[in-house]
This record gives sequence, C-alpha cells and structure tokens, in this order.
Amino acid sequence: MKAANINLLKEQLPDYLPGVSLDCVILGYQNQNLSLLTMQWDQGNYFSLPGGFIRRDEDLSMAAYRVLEERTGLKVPMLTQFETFGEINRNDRSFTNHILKRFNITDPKIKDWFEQRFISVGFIALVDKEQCTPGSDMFGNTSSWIPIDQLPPLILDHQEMVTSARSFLKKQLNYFPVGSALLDEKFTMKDLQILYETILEKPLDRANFQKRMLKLDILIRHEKKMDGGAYRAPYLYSFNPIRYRELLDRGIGY
Amino acid sequence: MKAANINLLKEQLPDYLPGVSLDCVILGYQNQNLSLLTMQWDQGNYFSLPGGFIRRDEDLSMAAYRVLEERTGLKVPMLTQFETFGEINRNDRSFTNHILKRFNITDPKIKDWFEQRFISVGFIALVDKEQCTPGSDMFGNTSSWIPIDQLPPLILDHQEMVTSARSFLKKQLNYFPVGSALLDEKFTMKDLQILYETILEKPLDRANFQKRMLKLDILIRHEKKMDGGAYRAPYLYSFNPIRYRELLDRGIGY
DNA sequence: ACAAAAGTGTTATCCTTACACCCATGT
DNA sequence: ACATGGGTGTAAGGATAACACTTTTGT
Repeated sequence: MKAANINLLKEQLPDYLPGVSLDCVILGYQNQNLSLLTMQWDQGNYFSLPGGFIRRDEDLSMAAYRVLEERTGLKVPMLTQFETFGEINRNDRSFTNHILKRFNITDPKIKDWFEQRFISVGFIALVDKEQCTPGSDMFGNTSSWIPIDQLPPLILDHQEMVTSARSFLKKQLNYFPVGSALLDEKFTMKDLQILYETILEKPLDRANFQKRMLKLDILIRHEKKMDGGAYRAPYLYSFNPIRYRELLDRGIGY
Repeated sequence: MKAANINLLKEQLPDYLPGVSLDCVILGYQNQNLSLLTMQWDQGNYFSLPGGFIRRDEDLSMAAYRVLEERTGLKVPMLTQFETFGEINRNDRSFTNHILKRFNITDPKIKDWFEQRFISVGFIALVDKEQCTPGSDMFGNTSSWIPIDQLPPLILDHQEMVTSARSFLKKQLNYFPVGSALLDEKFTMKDLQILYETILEKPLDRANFQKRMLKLDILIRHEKKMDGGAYRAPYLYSFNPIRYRELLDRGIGY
C-alpha cells in the first residue's frame, strides 16, 4: 500500500458512511469456465472480493459501480444486489490487524475506521472475462481473475458471499442478460449451451436446449461456421436485441 | 413520546451501529384480507413501518426479531431479508425535523443521530393477524393493523418497501410457511385457496387448486364441516407437519 | 324439488424428457 | 466410406387450464 495514498484516504474518510460497506462478486466467463474477480493483499497473503465504502453523497447502487471501478478498473453494465451480510462475527480482526501492522498504520482515525464493525451489501455481476482487464487500486492492491474452483481462502465471510451469489445467479438466471454480454457477436448453439451449463453446473440435453432457445425467438440465424472440423458445420447465431430486451423482463430460458 | 425514555435512548445510542437501520414489512392475514403492521407517530400525523437499529453486539437478523418485538410486541417465527435500501434521497428530513420539534428534542447527540443518513435493511414476515396484538413501544408510539389497500402515506421510502416486499412474497410464496401459521388448526380447502388468492392477487381455479394441493400430500382430511349452509359440507383439513417441513425446502404450491 | 357450493372427472394443450434418426463435413 | 458432431423428429409422461358433471346439504 502506498503511504501517500493512505494520507489521502484519511482525509477522505469523513466523506464516507461509517459502518456500511459493499462487496462485489464479479463472475467472469470464458472458455467454459467461471472465474472470480479477486483482490490480492500483501503480496498474495490475503484475498478478498473487491469492496469499498459508500460516499455520503451517492446512492448505494451508484456506490457499487464506483467502488468496482476504483478497485479494479472494471465498468460493468449491471450490478445486482443479492444479499446483505450483518453477522456479528463476520468481521475477522486478524486480517484487519495484520494489514494495519504490515503497513505500519498507527493513525487512530484510520485504525478506528477499519476496526469498526461493517454491515456489507453484496452485489453480483456476470461479465465476459476476455473484455475485462483487472487493474490496481490507489493503494497498489491488484485484482485478478481466479478460476472459481481454485479459489484460495478469502477473508472475512467473502467465501460465503460467493456461495450465496452463485446460488442467487442460478435462480435468477432467467432474468440476467446472460447471453448478449458474455458471448462473441456471433456464436454457435453449442457455445450458448455451454454457457448455461457452466452457470447452472449441470448438463443440458442438446436437442431440447436448441429447440427451447429457438422457440424464444431471440436468435437470428446466420451463415454456417466452417471451422474445418470433420463434421456437419454448425450455424452461427446472434441475438435479436429488440426481442431480447422484451423477453428479459419476463424471464428467458431455464 | 415520553421524555424519560428519550434520556434513556440517549444513553443507549452508543450501543447501536450508526447509519444502519432495519424496517419490517409485517403482513397480517385474516378473513380474505391483508393488513400491514403500521406504527403511528404524533397522534396519527405520520405512519411508518416498525423499524429500528442494530446493536453492536448482535447479528443483523437477530436485530430484526428484537426490533420488531420492542416496537410492537410481536414475536414472529420467521423474518426474511428481502432488500436493502440506500438511495441518497430516501431520508426525508421533513419527518425527522417535525418529530424533533414536536417533542422538543434539542440534545445534539440525539439530533445528530436521527439526522444522519441511514441505509436500511428490509425484512418481511407473514402472520396470522388474529394471533397478533400490536402494542406500543417505549416511546409511546402505537402500532396497529391497517388494511393493505387503505394505507395512509408512509414516511420516507416505506411505501416503496411495502411494494418491494409484496412482490418478493409473490415470487417466494412457494418457500414461505404460508399455510401452517396463518390458518386455524383445521380449515377448508376454500380457506386455503382464498389465502393463496389474497397473496397472489389473482383468482385460482377451484378444481385445479384442490387437486394440486391434495397431490402435494401435505394435508390430512378430517370430518366434514357442517356449518348449516344449504350445500354440500366441505371437508376440514389440517397440515401434516412432517411432510410440510419436508416440502418447504423444495417449494410448495404455486 | 331446488339452489348453492363442494367434490370429482374429462379433455385439450402445452411443456419436459429422453432418445432416435438423418445430415453435412473433412479425412 | 466413415467417423464426428449438428440439426431435427418423435413418443411418453407430466403439468396446466378450462370446464362439465355429480354429490351433498338446508330450505
């Protein structure tokens, strides 16, 4: 962490609401795999979700977009609130103490701020990993993608947040703009199916998936994709953006 | 508001987390109607949801049960978190100012506390109105049932909270212990149907509803209810508590 | 006998699931 | 020609919705 910026932080603390924070569970999809956007502390000794505080002059939901961008550089089209975490023992002093010592922070104002109990609002987004390059925040902490099944231990109750967010996503998948932002402009039916299978963590029947998706009338069929494989060439599809938006409100697919 | 208790409040303020509150949307069912548990301020000039603050030594969810009981005397079996409200303009100064003036509160500590911006976590419960007698809190504010379609204007964004809670309930109805706590020990199929219709705000087909409920295998059929009407007597039913709990996890009914 | 409301049955339609079959493609 | 994966078809089963029919009750 950079010392100069810690002083800057100290000056800014009064601009933030005390006791409330937010954390973002950002799931990145690429190549049949989900990754979690993770922040690294203290050269990789600690890992957390990207999170932060709410300014006194901004909405909670706006704060989520700002925090995510400040910490990781990511601009996402939609962040959805999924749960608020307020257990008394969710604050793990050991992490806070370690960070305060590690960076020699003795200023009582900053100490008090970080040692206070926080209630944290959880937000979730699902993005195309390829189009998002995680960066660093003003303290030099870096963010990066970690495959969801290779997560290190996360600080505080962040692991629980991830679990809750994924279960939320499965239930709400029909109301998420899953396809349009996560796939290339043109994609095959198999690409779309794998995306759904990855999120739902279960196999889907190829034939039934295809019929279901086509019946929704949100796909435009294009030319075939001749990729040189020794098999029938699959069609390429793109989303019909108008129909897509219409359907999002009512729920799409599975 | 009672002056003695305001001093007590002042002493207790340090025990609470600043900036975070919770509000309870308690829906009471009786006779085909839903009512909202509402708090009256200043002889009925203002109405609000029962809400309060979180102690530094308790979980957020525990706080909800305590707050509800302290404000209204109600003990409910289950409170469910549905949304957290944090818009910058959700705090309506006019109400706060009026209350502070009305009760001549000049103590800066109390003033500052009530004038700060709050992020509020919303909880919902559905109860049998007949088994709940709303009472008063330590400040002499009374709570009472008001039919959901005759609500007066509520303070702050409490009306929005009610709307959000009801829409949440409709979607989650299958996972709520609707029947067992809201009807008499023994009830007719029509009673159950009307309950569902009231919550979902739409008519259901009598024959199909009956078949659906019976197929769930959560009802025990008892003797007929001879109420003297000039028509075939309906059966009385009760819930099979074991099967009921089993099914709650997986979702019941509509 | 009759009205009223409860209980039960019937039918058509749709959705889901599982699987089979044929089609296109490069080797 | 053949293996491979893509596109389409079919049939069984279940769920849903609309409505008809029968039964029981008090007048």
